[in-house]
Amino acid sequence: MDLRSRNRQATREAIGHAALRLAIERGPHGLALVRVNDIAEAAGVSSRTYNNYFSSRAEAICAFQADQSRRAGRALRSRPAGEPLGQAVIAAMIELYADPEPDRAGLSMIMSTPELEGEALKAFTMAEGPLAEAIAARTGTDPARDLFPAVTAAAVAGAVRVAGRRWLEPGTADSFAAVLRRALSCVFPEGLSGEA
Amino acid sequence: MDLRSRNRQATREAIGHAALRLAIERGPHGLALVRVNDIAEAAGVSSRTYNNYFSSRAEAICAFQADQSRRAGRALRSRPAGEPLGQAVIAAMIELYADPEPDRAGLSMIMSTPELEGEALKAFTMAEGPLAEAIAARTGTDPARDLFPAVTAAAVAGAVRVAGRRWLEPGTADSFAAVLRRALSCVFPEGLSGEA
DNA sequence: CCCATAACTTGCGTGTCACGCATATAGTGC
DNA sequence: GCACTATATGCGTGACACGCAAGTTATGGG
Repeated sequence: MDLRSRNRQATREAIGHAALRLAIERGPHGLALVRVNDIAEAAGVSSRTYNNYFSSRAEAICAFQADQSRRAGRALRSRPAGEPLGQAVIAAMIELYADPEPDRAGLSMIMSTPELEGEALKAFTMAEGPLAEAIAARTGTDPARDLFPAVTAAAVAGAVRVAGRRWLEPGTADSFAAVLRRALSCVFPEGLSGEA
Repeated sequence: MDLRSRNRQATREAIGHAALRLAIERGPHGLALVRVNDIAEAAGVSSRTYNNYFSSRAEAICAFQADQSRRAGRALRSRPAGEPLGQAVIAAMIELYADPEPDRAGLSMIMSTPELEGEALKAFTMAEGPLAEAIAARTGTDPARDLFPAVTAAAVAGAVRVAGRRWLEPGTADSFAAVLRRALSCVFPEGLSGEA
């Protein structure tokens, strides 16, 4: 990969990480106190450069979740071809959210701060496109004619989101993987393979 | 109801309507040209009052869809108690989106303008809470323990959103109700029997 | 190895926006 | 009718997103 591309990705992650870290520090109520300058300074770039990468604080804070969601399609495609759809999706999502185990503070910040709600939804929804394509490829349906892939992808993304919310509730002892499996089981009651 | 409450609701709708109308007029590409002053003036209030009702242009433009989503729970609750969940949900959503038939221009504006994406998702997602409660009440499950109501509500809201996107695609001759039924049938495969 | 070019960073200036505060007005309940 | 509360409006302010132009750093062909 280019040096340029790698640098670009690095600064993007640096800014995103700095934004989320500062947001967590100031707490959900002091979000307005997280100035653009603070983020840029913490990431070691000028505030103008920050705006070259993100067009709002919310976008920067939720960047990590957005990147994560973008990997959902690839995760599903990497499952064995013979596996039934439901099992494949569940395994793929658990795998996706296993390596960087979700950070309670970070997830709580982006999921339960009103000002970030829109951007957080955008971030989770970014999984739908790639997921729908992967589902269509796996079930042999045509996403341009059939609604099944898109609707299922939306249901899966929604289940992930609901699982996150539930996992954040106080008094939840289960691992995120366990909650995720339970949530996705509601979408795939057992082995619902592809159909119209 | 109070005179106050009615006035409040009226100005809220006036502002929202004006915002959406102006956005449609200027087109998706000239959204930045829709100034807050224009919206306020078109609604017959001061720009300061506009900000008492909405805290961003996007919120004002998507207000109608948000209000619509808030009615989803009530729509489901008004279905006969004996009806199977899938049929009840499908009938409720078709009914909800039947009276004020979706406006192609308006829906297209809020669903396919990048700057509005986050707020549009927020608007559609507003249906989930009430829907989950109604589903829990209908299925006798406890939403505090069971994930089924919340996950199903998210799936339904997602299906509605996907149906809207599909319905907006050029060359779609079907009525919105037809697309909606097909989309929701993916969430409730068992309820395919013809009805209402 | 070097240079022309493209990509990226940065500082500055600008128009807009969201909101706090103070004041005037209109609706409500006793 | 009167005190009280909710709402509307004007003004002022701090922050923000972005266009523009200059300086700096990679890239690829000769």
